[in-house]
Amino acid sequence: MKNKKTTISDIAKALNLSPSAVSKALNHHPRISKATKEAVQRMAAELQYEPNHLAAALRKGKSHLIGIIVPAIDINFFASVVKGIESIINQEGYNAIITQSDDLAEKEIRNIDALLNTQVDGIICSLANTTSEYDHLEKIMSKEVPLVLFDRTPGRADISTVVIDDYQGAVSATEHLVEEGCQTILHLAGPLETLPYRLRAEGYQDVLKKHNIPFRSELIMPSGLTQTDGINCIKKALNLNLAIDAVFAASDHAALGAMRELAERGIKVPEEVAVVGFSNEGFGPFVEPSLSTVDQHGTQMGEWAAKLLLKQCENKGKKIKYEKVVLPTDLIVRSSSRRK
Amino acid sequence: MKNKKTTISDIAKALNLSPSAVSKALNHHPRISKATKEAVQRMAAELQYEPNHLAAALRKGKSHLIGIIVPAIDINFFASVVKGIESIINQEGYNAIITQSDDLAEKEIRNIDALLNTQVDGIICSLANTTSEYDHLEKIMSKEVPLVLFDRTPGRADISTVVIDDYQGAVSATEHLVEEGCQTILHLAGPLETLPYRLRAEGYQDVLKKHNIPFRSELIMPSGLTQTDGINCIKKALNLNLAIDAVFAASDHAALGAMRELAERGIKVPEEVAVVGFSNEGFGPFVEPSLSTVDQHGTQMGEWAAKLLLKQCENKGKKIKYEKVVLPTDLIVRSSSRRK
DNA sequence: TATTTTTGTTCAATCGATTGAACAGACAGC
DNA sequence: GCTGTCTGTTCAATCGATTGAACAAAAATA
Repeated sequence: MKNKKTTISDIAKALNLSPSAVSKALNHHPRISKATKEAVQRMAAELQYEPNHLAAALRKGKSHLIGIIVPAIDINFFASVVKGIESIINQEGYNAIITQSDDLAEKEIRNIDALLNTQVDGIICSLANTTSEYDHLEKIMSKEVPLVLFDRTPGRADISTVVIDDYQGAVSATEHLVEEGCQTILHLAGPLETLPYRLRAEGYQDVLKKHNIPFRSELIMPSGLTQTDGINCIKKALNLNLAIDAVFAASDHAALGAMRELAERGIKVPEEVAVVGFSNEGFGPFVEPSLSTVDQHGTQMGEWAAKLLLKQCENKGKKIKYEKVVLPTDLIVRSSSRRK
Repeated sequence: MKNKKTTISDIAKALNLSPSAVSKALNHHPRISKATKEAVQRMAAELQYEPNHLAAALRKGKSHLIGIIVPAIDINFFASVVKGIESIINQEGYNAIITQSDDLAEKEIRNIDALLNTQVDGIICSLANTTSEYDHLEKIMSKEVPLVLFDRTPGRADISTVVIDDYQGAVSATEHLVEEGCQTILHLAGPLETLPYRLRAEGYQDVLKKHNIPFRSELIMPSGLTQTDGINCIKKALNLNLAIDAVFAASDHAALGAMRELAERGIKVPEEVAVVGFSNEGFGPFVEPSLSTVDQHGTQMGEWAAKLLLKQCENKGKKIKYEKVVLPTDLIVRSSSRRK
């Protein structure tokens, strides 16, 4: 009458079978008779048997656990990605172990070790922005543990990645502003040494070129893209008398700062200056006027990352094929840029 | 020259020791000589040994995995709670397996089974709001797996829980409005059959009583607390000529709806009507005027939940002591209610 | 020197499930 | 009746680490 958990051998004993027969019955092994299978099922239910995944994982070398590393789970974008990942892997019977790097390379490394030791079947990761060396990624790969990176990725060919099409996102945003009749568009850019921000700036420039709008370098202002940065850039633009009629910011926070400063000066958005941001942060619909932006499809990104990873997991042993998925962005037009 | 992972016996073989000696050396067993310990460490490093937590977990009956169930990870509050939980359990060498119930009792049950089968050492859960039966919780408890509930809890004494002090939160919000000179405060309440909303309504009423402000039942409007509900309630209040000079909403979304509708009618916030919400949603600082609200301290709640859980984990075997933690709320005064 | 204690290590069982090989019985074909 | 194929089941090893008991050698005590 022990309170211990029921094991496979308890069922075996109760039915006068061998543990292996029970295991096979439970796993629908073809060589087990229907009668035995049914008896086992019944007895399992009766004894309230619950499989011990750990034991199976140890034996099979497959834990059905996926490790996830994000900079911070309470950033909406990453939470959406996690949601997407979960929805896919759950369907296939996997569970997610989530860890946070707090944007610290050092913690990222620790987390990877922890995940590896827990014998996860694969790892999905968005790099900390302090990460500059990739030894820890090499480690994952050398152990032949499937790896997929998303959003923040180093530019290398031997890792599967999922990113958004920053260039295209910038193109649609800028096109939209031009269509709304804007000609002097200020671009609040991110640090241009970082690929995504460079791509966004390029998209912006190419649209101007396409529409024969002369390019003026003073209209691209790189910054850290915080709300304060947005405010300062607008101040600068107004002081320089740039006569802008639109702002395309590479982040919603900078866009918001811009809107605040414009309002401060009594400049009407979108009538006098139209504004478009980037990332579709949660506050977009709530600000006044609601903020037009470029959506990054976090959930979808997570789903793709999970799919790529599971594909690698299933082809365990075979040579890994690296895939790059570039997701289209979505322009969300709200009040801050709608003039018509 | 196999690419296989190094195990404890590989180290043993290389040093002409037994696997058990190696295991003990690695675990700082007192009976192992210093010399051996050092040799083992060195060889472990050289062979790039990485422990297999699964194997240890199986043997020791302790996985160092904590299961978390939240309705949805992409709701900011739950993400913060998860962050808090992680910060505590990571310190103690645990990792978190996160699952989402999507607010479906059925999925909650499935997730619990999955977590139990994965042999988690404990479970932290916020119930789905469709959950009305508690058999699945009983199951966890009958297996003597530590369990802590937070935020959404059934009212029972035999489970440890962490919740916020809804009553106190409502009291501070209402007190604040009275201090700002408001006398006719509309309360946008949640469904009053749900405990937290009832407590908030009580806090509101008690403050009025304390200040000898006559209570008028038409000033309490229960709803689903969405933004639309907020809009509708204000419409109703204005149609009834209630002459309100403040709104205390039991959710930020409803508060936002209220502000929108007031703006629509040309009523100034906070000058004519002051507004306070509840929950401190992410958009609060970004709306115009920024929204005063009651903070629920998600991270802190997660930290407490984790602490309670770990305490139970450590006292494994002993009788579980159930604890209830009620966290204080924090009034955040922003522009929507500041008149002075 | 004999005896006890301490120290360092090995032995063997164990956690719970899985899996290929082995085996016995039923049945079919010739 | 002999050989061969199927079926249904058991055997035994295995995944990798842990742990109490056992044991030999060294050190301490008498």
